[in-house]
Amino acid sequence: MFVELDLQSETPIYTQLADQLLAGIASGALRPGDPLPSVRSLAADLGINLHTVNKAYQVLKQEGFLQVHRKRGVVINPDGMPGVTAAFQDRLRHQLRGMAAEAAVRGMSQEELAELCRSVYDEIRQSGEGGNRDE
Amino acid sequence: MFVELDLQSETPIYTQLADQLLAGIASGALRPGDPLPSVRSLAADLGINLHTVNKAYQVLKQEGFLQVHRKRGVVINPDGMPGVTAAFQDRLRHQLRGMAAEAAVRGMSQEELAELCRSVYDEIRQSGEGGNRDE
DNA sequence: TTATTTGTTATAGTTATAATATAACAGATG
DNA sequence: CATCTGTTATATTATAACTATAACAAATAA
Repeated sequence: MFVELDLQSETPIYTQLADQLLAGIASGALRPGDPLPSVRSLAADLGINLHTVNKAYQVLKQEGFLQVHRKRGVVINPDGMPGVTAAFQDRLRHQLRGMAAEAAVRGMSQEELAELCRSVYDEIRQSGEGGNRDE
Repeated sequence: MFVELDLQSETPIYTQLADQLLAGIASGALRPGDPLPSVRSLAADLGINLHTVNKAYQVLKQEGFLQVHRKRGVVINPDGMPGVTAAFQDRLRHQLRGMAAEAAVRGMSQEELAELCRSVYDEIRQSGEGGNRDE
């Protein structure tokens, strides 16, 4: 597993986990249909409680990134990922607003911010370039 | 005051307040040297506790956006705003990483995200276009 | 059948943060 | 002197995050 948690961070563990699973999907390391570890095994692997893993799974399931079958366990949604919903766009704009405000105040130009955005986007896709299967 | 709080929001009140003051600076509604209301009067105005206002002021003071004089009270830092520090860039990259990951998974292209970034940046500067002085 | 693993639910306890309510202090203002 | 300023201290309530057990129903494998 490529998950690394910072137990000292202010951001909740379940959020870190959900974010990293999402990053795994974005990079191509995880693809639709891929199975995820059971809540118990992943919890043991990471040294955290099973409910914390379950909460991360629930968040991703709620948004449509995961499916939970009584048979197959937890898998990346085989029907594909959810699209750019209005709710997501609202969330995105709201978060960007705060960041853009501070960036502007600190003297970062519009294009510098946009370029940083592009750079980060690239890094994400780059991190899973080979399109590895298994593991 | 242009501050509007959502007491039902999950984001802390003091964070909302700090964010909106920052947005006020970004828009030009607040400029270096401008005075801010006292913690007590702003708290009464917003219907919240003085400690909540104080915490917002402390956060902004800590980052160098505000100065507190025993005489003049709280003012927007007259020596100008802090620049793009390494710490700020790290924070920015970290937050952008999460947003970019979900955006990518949902099928938003690199340029769509960058364009949204530019759009939000514009809205911020636009909201205080006239360069109003006083109130 | 039995045994195990799965996600899920329930309950309880701890810790930390957010927000409030008072109160008091020292420095500056009128 | 009285008032207003930021600041500090203490206490309380509410909520979120995390953990610890325990149990259940459905599926799998012996």
